[in-house]
Amino acid sequence: MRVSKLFGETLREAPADVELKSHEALLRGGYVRMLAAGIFSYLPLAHRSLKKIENILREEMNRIGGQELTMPVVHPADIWKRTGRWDAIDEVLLRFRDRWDRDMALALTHEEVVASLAATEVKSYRQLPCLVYQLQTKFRDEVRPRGGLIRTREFVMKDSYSLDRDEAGMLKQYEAHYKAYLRMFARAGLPVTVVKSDVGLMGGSVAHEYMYVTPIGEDTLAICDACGYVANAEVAKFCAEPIDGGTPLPLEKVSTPDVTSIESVADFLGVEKSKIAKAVFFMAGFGPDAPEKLVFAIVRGDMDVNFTGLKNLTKATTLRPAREEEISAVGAVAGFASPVGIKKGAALVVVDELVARSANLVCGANEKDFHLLNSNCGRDYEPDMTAQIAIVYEGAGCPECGAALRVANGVEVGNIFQLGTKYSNALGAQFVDEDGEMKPVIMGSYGIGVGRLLACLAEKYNDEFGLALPVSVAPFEALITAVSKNAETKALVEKYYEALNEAGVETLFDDRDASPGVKFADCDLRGIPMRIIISDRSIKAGGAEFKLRTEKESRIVPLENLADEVSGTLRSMKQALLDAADAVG
RNA sequence: CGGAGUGUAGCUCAGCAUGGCUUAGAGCGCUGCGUUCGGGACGCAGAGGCCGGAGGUUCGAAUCCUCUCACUCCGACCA
Repeated sequence: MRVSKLFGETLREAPADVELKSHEALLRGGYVRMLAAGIFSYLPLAHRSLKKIENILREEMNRIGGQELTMPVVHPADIWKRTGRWDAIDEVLLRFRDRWDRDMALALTHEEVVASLAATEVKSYRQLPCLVYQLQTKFRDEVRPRGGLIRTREFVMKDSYSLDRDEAGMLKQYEAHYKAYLRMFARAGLPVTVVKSDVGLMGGSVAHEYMYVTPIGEDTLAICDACGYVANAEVAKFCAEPIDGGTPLPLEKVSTPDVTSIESVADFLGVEKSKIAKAVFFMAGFGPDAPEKLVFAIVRGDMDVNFTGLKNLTKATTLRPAREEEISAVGAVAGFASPVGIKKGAALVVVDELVARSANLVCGANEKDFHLLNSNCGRDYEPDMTAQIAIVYEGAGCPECGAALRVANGVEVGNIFQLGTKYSNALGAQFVDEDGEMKPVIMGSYGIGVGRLLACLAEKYNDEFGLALPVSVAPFEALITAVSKNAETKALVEKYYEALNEAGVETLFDDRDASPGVKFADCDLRGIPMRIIISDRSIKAGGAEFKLRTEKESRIVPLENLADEVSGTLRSMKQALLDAADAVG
């Protein structure tokens, strides 16, 4: 490919509102352009990188027996209604009506379609196990797209679905994915951490997420460096000692004028934040026909509520922060609220187990400007549920070994779910087993965001000059150009451009009549792993100048060896990534 | 959805508080010619904008008012 013909310009300056290095690097390198919030065009360079990533995913999927297929992006509402997700998923499922006024949706995942396919295609246990996958566009109407390429609304996903006759078979395919994913990320050059995760809108039982650990990540992880325990904060357990408040003392009402925040209560009364029972309010929904219910969550004043954990615990289909009038409707007073004196059944009182085990905590009096001292769970109020609903925090005890947990951020680049029979039951995916009985297909679902993977790579592999992607995913492997006005030298570059192509090296030829500085800068911005310059100076020195994007120094390679040298170096760079893959899976 | 902010040339931005100094500007990029040629060169000439959109106020609006659209950021867990 000649640079003069390449569609997509490099940018001298990045647009002002770009925050992330990955976004800036991809924009400046001429990889992507934004069309609308969270909706991007992928220019030829990005397209090539994405195809390379896709091929890695394809090879690894095929390696574990996957068969590629393509499923539709536009779905009739019916299949989503049958699994209950039409109602369970609110805003992220983009809905519309077709010309016959029928409800339709844009695919945000494909469990429903796979299950309906399985319903017609899988009849006998002889057809199982089975593994299908696709590389295809998803649309998720995110409440708030942000972070450039990290969270987009439209994106390509590698999604695979395992079909099995029993649990053991599904576990085997789950394991296979677990390893295949490690291989994929290793081949792409992205370090990942596997964490236990919430099953979220997929349902099912067990799930893992593949996280690229980075401060810009939107997910929070709890990591134990001592024993290796890692979990998404949404599901992370931890141990902490209850506050020893001594023997229960009588309740005492104290005046706390205008003291509404935990901070100010602690200051005003001169107590630790940990000795205050903090009330947080949510409205929980339980399906389209049931009324929303106020959830009264109580955690220690120095801790926060685990939103996802609370949602799962209460089995709510939706959970949102409550408004002030919804709080006062049950007799609580925002700013001075507690479950003490709240009518039984008016709200769902969920108490964190640490609060339940701690004596004599400060809480609100449900009366403006008053708090209560010495509240005791069980004596002064009766919880509807008691569980760990506080979210993990830096330094909390590891649930496995007790050492202090570390909290870090991560970007979820892949996930694997053990689904079970939720979708097969809803859509009638049954088969006749060896014993002659009809049984539901056991499913698993596995996803990797292709664009997000590229974004994470761009986030990891960039420097002040632009991108520096690994060879396995870089759009081109080498760039060749002349630094000379000498026609003979220029002709030589043409010749060796051809030679590199013939040697199978994906070469970009900067044939522009631009100044060297411009060519160097563009080559760096585009993140081409190898740069080959032929100049009068290099010829005098004995050949072409050869430099890796990741290194400062260049060296001279004799022209007659150029193609061999380049493809040899390339081969060993690629092999290193394959070796890394073999090492992990 | 709540809050804050930004929309002027392909990109980065000035001009807007105090309407008329503008026939709407600068730098970069782009086109042509010439000079240059190892880390975003230089000179000359040129093209390029309904000042996001719609209404309004006014003799006069990029500038003031109203509405609208788009984008960015923060929040959507504070008793």
